[in-house]
Amino acid sequence: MTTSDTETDTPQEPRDFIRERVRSDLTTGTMSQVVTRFPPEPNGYLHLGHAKSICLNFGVAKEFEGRCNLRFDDTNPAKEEQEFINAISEDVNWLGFKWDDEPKYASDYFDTLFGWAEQLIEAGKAYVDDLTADEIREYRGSLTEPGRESPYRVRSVEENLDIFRRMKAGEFPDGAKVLRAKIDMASGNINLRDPVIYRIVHKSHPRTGDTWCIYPTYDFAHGQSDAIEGITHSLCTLEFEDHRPLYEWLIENLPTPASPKQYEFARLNLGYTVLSKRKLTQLVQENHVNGWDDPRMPTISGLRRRGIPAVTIRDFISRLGVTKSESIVDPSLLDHCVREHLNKAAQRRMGVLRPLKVVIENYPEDQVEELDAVNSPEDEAAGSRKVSFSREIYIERDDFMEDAPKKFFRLAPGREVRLRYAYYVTCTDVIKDDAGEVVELRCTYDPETKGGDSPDGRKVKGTLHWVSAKTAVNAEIRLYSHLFTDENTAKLEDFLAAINPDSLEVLSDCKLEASLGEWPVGSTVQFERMGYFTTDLDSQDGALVFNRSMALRDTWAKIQAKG
RNA sequence: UGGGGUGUGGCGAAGUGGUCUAACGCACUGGUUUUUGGUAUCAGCACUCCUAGGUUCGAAUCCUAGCACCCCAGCCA
Repeated sequence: MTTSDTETDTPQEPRDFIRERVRSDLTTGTMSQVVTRFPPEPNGYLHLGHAKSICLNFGVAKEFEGRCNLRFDDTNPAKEEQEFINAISEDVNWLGFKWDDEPKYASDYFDTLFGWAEQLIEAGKAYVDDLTADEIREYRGSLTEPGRESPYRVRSVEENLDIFRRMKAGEFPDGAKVLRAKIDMASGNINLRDPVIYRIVHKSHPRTGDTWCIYPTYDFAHGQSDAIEGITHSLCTLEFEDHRPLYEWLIENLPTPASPKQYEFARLNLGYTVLSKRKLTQLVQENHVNGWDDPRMPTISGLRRRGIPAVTIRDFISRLGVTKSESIVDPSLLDHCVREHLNKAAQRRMGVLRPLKVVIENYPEDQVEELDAVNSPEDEAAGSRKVSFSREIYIERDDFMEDAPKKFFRLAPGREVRLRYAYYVTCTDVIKDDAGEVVELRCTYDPETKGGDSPDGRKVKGTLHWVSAKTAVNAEIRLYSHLFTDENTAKLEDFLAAINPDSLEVLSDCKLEASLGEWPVGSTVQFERMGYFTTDLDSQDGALVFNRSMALRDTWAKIQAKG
């Protein structure tokens, strides 16, 4: 069961260089209001890297009482789809952010952009180039050598205007011509070597259909869209630093209604996963995972399906900070945020993932008791429930060891443990199959210890969760772990080779206490001692499916690992 | 041999010349509590801030020179 999201973003002081800048712009009166935007390209699903940008852009706007637009950067119909537009909108919403008015689209400004391109031509600052893509690359020079000017660079304004309009009219095939800004072929910054600003793409656009066959490039659309929307602080990732001079050149040379400024911050990298749209797309298309919302994916939809609450994602992002230094964040920080929240928010139940049958020999055959169990030690208001106890129960296989070391506080031959909320039991016999596999335990219980306390004050070290065989409901439980075996997937030559073969484990014969039989889809519960689990959308009446959202910290596993 | 960035503990990240023998969080280690080996709680964890010089009474913070790493040669964003 989940509680409502608690708002964590209260107005804060400094925090990072961007907020510092915004605050100073506001206090010096450089601008009266902050306006930001989150500008995804609709060519894939949103992931945690985007969450960082979303929290930054929407967060800054909210903290400084400004606005933030959701704007789709839909300038390349070859890659973009309506499905992604819908998914992105849903994810931003789910993360808890509201944009101003309707979502915006770069394609809303195609007419304006075209007019500005014409004006650039008229000013002699843009020209149509007939060079092929290969030739343009050749002419561009290299990182260390200047480029050469295209022979078409000297075309007259009239000719340029005429051809550009005919490009728009559809007279030329893809790639035949491009419009380039006339800047400086010798610049050390390659983005300034006459960048292409319009290209011919005969492709239907998800929003504008077939009305256009030429499309502005990112550089010619992004900053201009910012200006049209009155964006004050255009926040993007580090790889666009080189584009800032071009961003500024275009703003200066175009009659834009405003002069937004671009600021760059380091993108988020997370250990043991990939946060690159290209790689995530590949995982989906090549079926290495089961879709964009596979719970192993670092996508917003994947995390949602796994049962990670939106608040915890916001909390996680807020702890990261915003800087210009590249880093790889340890996923255990996200784990911590999730546990911290769920510990307070999730009710407790008992569920046995790998059942081992236990028969309590001195417990009457037909007796059934309804025992009181607390729903949440963290929230008294959550109340209590009854759990059914009987002669035959299931316990976790890992809670029994035949040759148990001293440090093992659970069940072993001759040892006594507490069954949570029930009785003390002592293991008297171990039953094995022909293969020597333990298939059943025999125990005796102490009737004096009902509820889990011993009147004679004798202590037991271990407390086990259990489920009555008579009333147990069956469920499938899916366990997830890191999608990759390497922390730094960016360094890998072949990232697919590092996919963790054990990232998904499906347990099909789990036994849950009866109260879980009608658990609502998408709700999260803690199975005591095991972790937090959320019903998957595959779950149906009589065929429950739970995702393990997050395991509990496991000190015993650590002790074991140490040997 | 070009241009743009970044370098503070295992991972993030404060720090903007003295209060730095360097915050905070995660991770890790040890103790206490405990009917979840969960939670909570206490304690420990960088004589040092990429390196080397220099300026200064005083530097992680200023200067100089190196070194390392990242990004850029899509008609992708």
